[in-house]
Amino acid sequence: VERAKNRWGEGARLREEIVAAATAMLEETGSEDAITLRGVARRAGIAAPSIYAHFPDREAIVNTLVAQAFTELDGMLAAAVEDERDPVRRLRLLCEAYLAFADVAPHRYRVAFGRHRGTGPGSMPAGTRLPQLSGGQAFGRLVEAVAATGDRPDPVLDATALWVGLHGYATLAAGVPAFPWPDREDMLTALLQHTLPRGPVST
Amino acid sequence: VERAKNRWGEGARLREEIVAAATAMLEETGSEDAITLRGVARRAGIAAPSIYAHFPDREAIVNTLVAQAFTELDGMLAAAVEDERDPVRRLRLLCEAYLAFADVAPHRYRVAFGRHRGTGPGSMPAGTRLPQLSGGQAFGRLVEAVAATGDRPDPVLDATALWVGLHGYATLAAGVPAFPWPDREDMLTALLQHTLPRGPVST
DNA sequence: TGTACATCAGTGAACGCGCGTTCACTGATGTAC
DNA sequence: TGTACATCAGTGAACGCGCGTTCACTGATGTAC
Repeated sequence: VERAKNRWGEGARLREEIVAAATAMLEETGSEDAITLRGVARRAGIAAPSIYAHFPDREAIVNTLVAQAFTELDGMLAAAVEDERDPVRRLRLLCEAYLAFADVAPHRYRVAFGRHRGTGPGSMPAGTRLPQLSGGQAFGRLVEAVAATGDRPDPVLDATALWVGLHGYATLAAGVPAFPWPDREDMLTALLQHTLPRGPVST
Repeated sequence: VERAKNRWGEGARLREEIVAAATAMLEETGSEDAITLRGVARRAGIAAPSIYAHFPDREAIVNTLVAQAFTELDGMLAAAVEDERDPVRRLRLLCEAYLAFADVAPHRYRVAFGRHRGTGPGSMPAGTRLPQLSGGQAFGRLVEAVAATGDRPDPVLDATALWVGLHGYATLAAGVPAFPWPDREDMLTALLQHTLPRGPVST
């Protein structure tokens, strides 16, 4: 647990190290409450009070961690579809990237989407524009991808239905591995069912 | 915070009061970690050590609370469909009851389904039979209801897709109320889309 | 009917622990003159 | 070039708190004889 002091003007570097330590602790323990200020300090190799130069309190660390998770997710979604032009395949790639993020960082995913931001103080007002919501960017990508697959009466509704399905699968599969989950591909196909262009079905 | 001692032979009554106190605390605070042994004792109007006559440790209280939540959910599902014979309407009533439970007891719902029971000690082995899983009974009802709506190649897959959709919607709607959620009826219709008998669609 | 004893349903005080946060500080690196 | 001072990047000790758990106990209610 040795660590050299940062040079002059590089004090801000510790900020990143603090968030990284908090992220590592979350991903290893699986519990948001395991992110204690003292624990993060220990992990980062610094004294506990040193954190206060960078964050006003414990909560601010977690907030930063969550914001970073959303940014990372959005980046992964963007990267996943940048080389694909076919709308149907783009949509599927997007879904796969979404699930991949939840797979690689299950606890960050859960904490990011699972924190209750009810109607109390610090919560968004009811009329908040989507892009400003946490994860709003990622959802916007989903809506666009869904809309691109064909003429739909309500692409936002379809995207929402797809999103809740992806989210439910991601969280439940991580939390209840003993459940006899279908193949990921079959699951995705089933979730995308109602977003596919429908036509006559024989029977 | 006055409370009379239980009569002889009625000591077990305190057990229920403890679980009820824990449930109330969870539902009021929204945090699983707010269920502290001392807090539960205060709420129940007893001294902290009195709990040890009924539970070996703090965790056992939460386990009991979760088991109770699953039983309650299953009961609500059963009650919701008992007077309906039409398979399609039965399925929809089941979904509505499921969402109603998550609505009435959002935190109990989240804790019940959200606790990570990974592959560590105390977790179910991979081959566990469904009914033994927490919530397995409720899921079984869903599978039956889906299967009853028509001939399907894989009703379990369809039920799973529906379940993850319901779960995702229930948890996200509770956690992110600022999102522009569609009408619950529209949402449900969208989630049930791929379980409805498909036929030719005009376009 | 009395009385000694057993059981039941709890209590009060204490333990050690990790937590978030405050406080006054320290030593290295830069800047003014 | 020296030197006084400012700033930066942290530290060590201490605070009060609530926690889970253990311990020896108490008083009321029942049972044996």
